[in-house]
Amino acid sequence: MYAQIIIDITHEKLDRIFEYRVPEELEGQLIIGDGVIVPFGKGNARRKGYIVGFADDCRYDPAKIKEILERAPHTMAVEETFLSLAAWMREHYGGTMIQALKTVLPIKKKEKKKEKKIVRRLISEEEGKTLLESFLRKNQRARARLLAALLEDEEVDYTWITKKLNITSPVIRALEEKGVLEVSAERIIRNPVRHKPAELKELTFTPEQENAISHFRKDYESGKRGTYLVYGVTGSGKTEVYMEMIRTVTKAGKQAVVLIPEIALTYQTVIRFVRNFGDRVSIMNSRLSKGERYDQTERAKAGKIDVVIGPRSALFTPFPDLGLIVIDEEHETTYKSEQMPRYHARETAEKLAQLCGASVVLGSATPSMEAFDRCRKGKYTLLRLRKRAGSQSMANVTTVDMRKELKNGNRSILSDCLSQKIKERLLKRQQVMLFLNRRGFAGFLSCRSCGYVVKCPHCDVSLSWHKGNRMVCHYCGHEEPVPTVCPACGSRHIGAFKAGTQQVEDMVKKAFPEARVLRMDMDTTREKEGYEKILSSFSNQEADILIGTQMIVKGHDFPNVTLVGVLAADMSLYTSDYRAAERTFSLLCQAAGRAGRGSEPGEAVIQTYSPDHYSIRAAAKQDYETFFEEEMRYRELMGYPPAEHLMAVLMSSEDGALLEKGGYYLKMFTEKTKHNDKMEIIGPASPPIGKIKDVYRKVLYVKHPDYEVLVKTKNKMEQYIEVNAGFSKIRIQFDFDPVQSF
DNA sequence: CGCTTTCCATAT
DNA sequence: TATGGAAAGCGA
Repeated sequence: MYAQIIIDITHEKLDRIFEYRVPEELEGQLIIGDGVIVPFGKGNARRKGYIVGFADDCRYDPAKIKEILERAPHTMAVEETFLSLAAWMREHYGGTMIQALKTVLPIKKKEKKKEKKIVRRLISEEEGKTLLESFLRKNQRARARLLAALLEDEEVDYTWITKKLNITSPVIRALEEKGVLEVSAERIIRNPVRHKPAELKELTFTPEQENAISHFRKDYESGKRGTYLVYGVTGSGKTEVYMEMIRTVTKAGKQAVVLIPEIALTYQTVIRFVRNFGDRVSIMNSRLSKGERYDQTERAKAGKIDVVIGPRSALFTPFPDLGLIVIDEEHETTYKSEQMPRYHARETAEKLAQLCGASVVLGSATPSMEAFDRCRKGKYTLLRLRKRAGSQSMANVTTVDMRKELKNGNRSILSDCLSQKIKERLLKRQQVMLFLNRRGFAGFLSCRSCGYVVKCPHCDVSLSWHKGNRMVCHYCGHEEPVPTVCPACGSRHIGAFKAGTQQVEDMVKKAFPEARVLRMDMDTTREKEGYEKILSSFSNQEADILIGTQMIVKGHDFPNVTLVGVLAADMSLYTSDYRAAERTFSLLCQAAGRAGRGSEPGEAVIQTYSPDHYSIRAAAKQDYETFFEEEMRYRELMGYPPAEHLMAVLMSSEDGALLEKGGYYLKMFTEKTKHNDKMEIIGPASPPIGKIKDVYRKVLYVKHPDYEVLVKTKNKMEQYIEVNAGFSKIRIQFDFDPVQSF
């Protein structure tokens, strides 16, 4: 019996499986996920590893395989918790144990480059000059070069000396011993949060906030743990409520994790928390270097932090005694991982909370169907905030039927109504946001005579027209020049279709030449800090109109914005996935919520081709519950989550024919092992994008009311795939209750 | 030469 | 990451 063991995930080179023999006395006692001590390396140093699998035979030279020494002593409780969490994730979302461990365990420092060495001159300039002459006389050129550099600048960077001056460390050491210079290591960056807590204003809560806080507090202090949904309109003061709840927990000596969508993790958000919790708050985000992130996890483990704020992955902060997990903007799709294991932060948070006796607080103005459904079923506690905290009222929403505009002879992107209102704001020196739903519909190029669409040769998507006459693929980055004649029929009537943010910008500039226009999309935010730059310049009122996609409507307050225009509101409605209506509703509500966050009342204009669709009607009235009822009926009728559960099996391969066959066999197998007649198997179908980067894709859907049945089906499929060699060239990923269609 | 320091491949 | 062995550096 052999065990597959992963030694450490701290270094890429060790990030692979090592095989060890299982000693007889341990046989049958070990399970996947267990920690064991194994001899490792030349000196057979005792190191800790985790079992990720078992096998009867081995791939490595059996003569060289060593034996497991013992089971690792059950060390820290944190680690135990995260190991069982990883095992749970693997079971529920598929994939390998290594993948699960890698997402859950903190990656240690990859490079210890947090030490920056500096060389400092210790002797006076006079002494230096005489010494320099003596070096030159003795022809000690390396030393002379170094000293000359030090005479120019008292402090010089160590690596600069070795690289640019071509001086080796012994030379430096020699001079150091002579007392000519000093090498000092400057330890840099400890906590990325560098702000003192401001004196706390005496906060007054609205009765609704008060009620939510005390409900939670009463439960918590009496030892009751559970999941709460704070359902509050934009501006109702959810953050203050979270902070009071966190305070309850930290007072009890426990820690809290606050998850927010990465896009909303701004300076302002962090500042609000720092004001309350001082330097016991830490942030995690993708911009932190590995070293910084490592520092943060170490501080968390050592109990030096009470609160950590970050995106999905911050969930895995190794707190010694976690008390609360807050998930803000709970409906956001970024909480679902796009990598294996494709876990959902909400479900994983609940599991983690259960493992360490914590509570979970979800917050949203437009809760996910899942969360609200669970409130209805009594699994979550619903805490409502109906009123905005200040004196602000909700934005006044107008829906414009674009079909009528067209009939009236207006063929522009902007309706007469919206243009009129923009004009008014410009006169009043107020700001406007134009939200273009979805980046995907940037102008593609098509032939007017034969209908040919210019597509990416590697991916099954059309290329987008970009400024500078390039055609760009948004999936793989492929670029090619804009053709002047149709490649298919040779016609010269080939041109860009529809509009993206760039085109809207051009149009708006033409319509309102006096307005200062800013555009925010993938192109303008690509450079580092580009995102913050645009937002801060808009917030400093350096522009009148901000045009952008999704990213401009998420969580930023611009008090001077009194008008929000939604162009093509239904663009996200007719995508082929079952969450389209939910996403549309939530985007429209958020967009409308951006208007009127200051003293002036706000207004929103929604332009649509389907004004009668329930998601658009409900959004115009900002009526979540009506939307929920309607949408839930649809989900129940169709058997979509949360009414039932859906497992997507995404198969991909370079070999299209092989994929076809594999998909067919997998479906046959699933049909045969079908749990009961409640199970429905759909596909294998070609996803909307059938090919990405020359890899073909197929997807098989399995539907069943019981999640656990799907998990069992997944396990059977995994086994089947493992034993059938035909699948070795097909990559298979599982996705439970997908948030994104394939 | 003999000692120390740095480099680098390797781990089941 | 941690380690041992090889290679290079150093003073004489």
